[in-house]
Amino acid sequence: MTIEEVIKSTVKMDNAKKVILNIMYTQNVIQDHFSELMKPYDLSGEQYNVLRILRGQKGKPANMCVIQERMLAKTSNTTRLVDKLLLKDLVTRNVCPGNRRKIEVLITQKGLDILKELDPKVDEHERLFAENISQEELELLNTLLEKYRTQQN
Amino acid sequence: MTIEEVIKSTVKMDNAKKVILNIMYTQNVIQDHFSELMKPYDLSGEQYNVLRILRGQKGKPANMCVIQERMLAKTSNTTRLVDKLLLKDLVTRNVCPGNRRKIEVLITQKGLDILKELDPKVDEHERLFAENISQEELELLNTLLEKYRTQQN
DNA sequence: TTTTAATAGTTGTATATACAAATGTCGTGT
DNA sequence: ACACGACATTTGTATATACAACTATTAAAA
Repeated sequence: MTIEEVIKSTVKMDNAKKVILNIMYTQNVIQDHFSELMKPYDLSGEQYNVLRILRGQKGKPANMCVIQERMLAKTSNTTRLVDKLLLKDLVTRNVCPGNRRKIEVLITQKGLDILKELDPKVDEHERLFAENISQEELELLNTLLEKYRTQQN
Repeated sequence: MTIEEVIKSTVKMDNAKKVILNIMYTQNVIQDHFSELMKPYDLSGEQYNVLRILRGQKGKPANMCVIQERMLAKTSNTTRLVDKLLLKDLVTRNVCPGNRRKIEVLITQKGLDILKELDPKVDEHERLFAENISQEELELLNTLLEKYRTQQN
């Protein structure tokens, strides 16, 4: 389905506009699918993302600003995201002894267990979209998106 | 900047995962930039989108479900979006005489004027991202994204 | 004609996000 | 030691979004 068909556009759009709409729409489709995946686990996409970042720390605690800078949507409110995870016992939160301004966030065993359970489903989610397209095309897509993001000024 | 650099990933990711993250992140960058553009006009991206759809109707009124189906994020609440636009006198809203379940939404002159003022800025926004990349690559990007979305089942 | 089902839109409520202001802590210079 | 700016995080508030329940209207069936 082309992007024109998706938004039932009647007028002809130039490539630059189509690419923007295509990226926005594709992200939407991916996100909807991912949310469905997370629903049974009562996790939002962002909450999953935080857990994933914490696991990536391999036991080393992460403070809030480290979490923040590794997230895709730089804007969201890390404190309250971690609050939610804390309520579900998926993370711990402690004041950093060395620097009391900082907070040390760690994933719990329960958090690791949930991630482990989710891993194959997330892989499957990623594979599902990539199914119809070759490895070379995937690489090309990555290259093009990165080039696209690189603005001249 | 590659997607690995963006999220400061240490581990190697496969292409399928990279593409997903790349699309999510690119959409974020685009959206942030677009929101900045709209801010002086006190419009959200979605509100702009509704106005654009209404202009596309060329004087023909659109009912709620028509607006809904032409929007990228199918999930949002059209009633309240139109409420916001109504408060700013950018649209009118009337019960459809032929079928009183339906609502006819029309863009006002004021709405058209704002869109007209925004047109060059939106074009510029679209061009900005496309600046670094050739027409052929843009077309390829569109093709690949559409192929990517097409899942096997 | 009454009942039932389908359609179109609205509203309630809970949750999420955005952004600015506030709080607490640390490092540096005087 | 004290003042001051920088840093890390939290909180307040307004707005947005998600989803289900609800209302009103129309179309179809009995």
